[in-house]
Amino acid sequence: MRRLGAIGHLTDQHREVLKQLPIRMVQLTKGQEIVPEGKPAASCCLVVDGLVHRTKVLSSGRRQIFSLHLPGDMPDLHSLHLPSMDHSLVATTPCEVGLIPHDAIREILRASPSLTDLLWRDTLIDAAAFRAWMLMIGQAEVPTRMAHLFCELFVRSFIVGLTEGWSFPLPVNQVDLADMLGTSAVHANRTLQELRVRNLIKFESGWVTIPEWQALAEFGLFDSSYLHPMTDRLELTLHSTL
Amino acid sequence: MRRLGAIGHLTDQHREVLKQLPIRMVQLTKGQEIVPEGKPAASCCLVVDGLVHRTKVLSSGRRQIFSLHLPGDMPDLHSLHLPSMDHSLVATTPCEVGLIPHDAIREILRASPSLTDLLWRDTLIDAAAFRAWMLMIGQAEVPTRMAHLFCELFVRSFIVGLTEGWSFPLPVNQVDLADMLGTSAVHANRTLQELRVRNLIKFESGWVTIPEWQALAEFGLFDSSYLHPMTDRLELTLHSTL
DNA sequence: CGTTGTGTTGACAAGAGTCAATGGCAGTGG
DNA sequence: CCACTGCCATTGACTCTTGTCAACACAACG
Repeated sequence: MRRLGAIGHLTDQHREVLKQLPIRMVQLTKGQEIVPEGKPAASCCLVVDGLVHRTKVLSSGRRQIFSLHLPGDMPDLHSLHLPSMDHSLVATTPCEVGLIPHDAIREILRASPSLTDLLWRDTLIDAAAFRAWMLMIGQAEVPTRMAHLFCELFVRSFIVGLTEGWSFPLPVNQVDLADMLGTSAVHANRTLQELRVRNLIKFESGWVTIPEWQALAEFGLFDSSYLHPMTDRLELTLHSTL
Repeated sequence: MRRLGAIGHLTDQHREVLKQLPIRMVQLTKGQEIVPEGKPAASCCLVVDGLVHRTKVLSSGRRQIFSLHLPGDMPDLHSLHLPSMDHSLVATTPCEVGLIPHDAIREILRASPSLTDLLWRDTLIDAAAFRAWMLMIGQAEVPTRMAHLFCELFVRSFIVGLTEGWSFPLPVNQVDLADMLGTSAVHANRTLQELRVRNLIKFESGWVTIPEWQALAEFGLFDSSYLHPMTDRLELTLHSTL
């Protein structure tokens, strides 16, 4: 709800309806598949705690991570309208997710067009993030990409209240990081060192710290507008050190 | 309608409603911007004739083309629910598009939940195509990527009835091609030559011909399922030469 | 007949991937 | 308490894909 509230207007009535949704909580270990590629899904997944990512493996063995999902995200909302998954949904860290049956969601959407629009909007923002990643992977060099990724993750963490000052948790190893950026683990490591030397980021024991937002955002060619957040608070925060 | 019919069930009633939509036809010259990045949009664009693409330019001057749209596509359906465009919509070739006011679309969607679901579904397939491109750009080498792109475009052309045998029109220059693939024009040229030598494709005077579908699809690691087409005819065609 | 857009080529540089080895560190079991 | 193991970050050396720059050919067009 916090996430939905952040991207659109959520009425008390909406909150009531959402609270009624049947949800089955599941604990997952790191690396566990939530929904495998190719399978149809009968329920949607809501991330409650931990991280989840969407990924696909090429027959060459190389893997691309399309997106990383924080608590509050619904990474497979699209399964509501597509017959089968074109990628896998995997637990990045040990985590807790809630499974909500498609039928239940369909029912409340039939009753509330405005809620339909809100969820539709959520999937559109999802697609916008894909475009941003694609732009980076296709046209920017690895250091730029990496800076951009950290910027996006900071903003999204901030929106759902997971940041502490200029830090946010990112319990992910360098192999995963490399697969998000479309590069190799070795190169990701070297790039990470470069960003550290330039004093653009700190990344240790699962936490990222951003010493100077403005510098990182510039280096990463980052513009948060594609995330379409409704929080003015965000703008305030991002400019607070200027 | 042909496109919507291809991805989901379209009733006669739906067709009636869609025919009632007010649409303003516009002729565009090559390279003309239909909707610029950053601007809000008040109407959606339906491609009637020619090609249209979505693109974004990095401050470094490098450009990524996110998607290429054939007649029947609605490339900016997402503008219905997002306040501003995170990319530009540009005419790839001289073309004809129809502009449909958001208000009119919103009105018919309010009346028909099933049509809402169908359009939502369309934007989800759009997102699935982004994932497929991202996977290629991030993890596959340029020749593979290019083969994959030609496969996708063949299938999508086929769905809307634009193919002639194993050929389809692609009036696009090598610079555009390079920007779709996230590579340089010079490299795109060399890759094109490589594919030609391997007898995987012909590409001349704006037409692509595929000598052996199976060979190209294998080389391009192509699996059409992400396009979620409903036509069995497609499967038949793709295997007709085996 | 110059101009422009486009495709093609060669030479070179730089970014990025691969392979292999090392070291730290936490957990595990004896 | 200590060996053992697995995971992960780091490094060096080497290769190769890819980008850049520059030049040239060719066709369409005014």
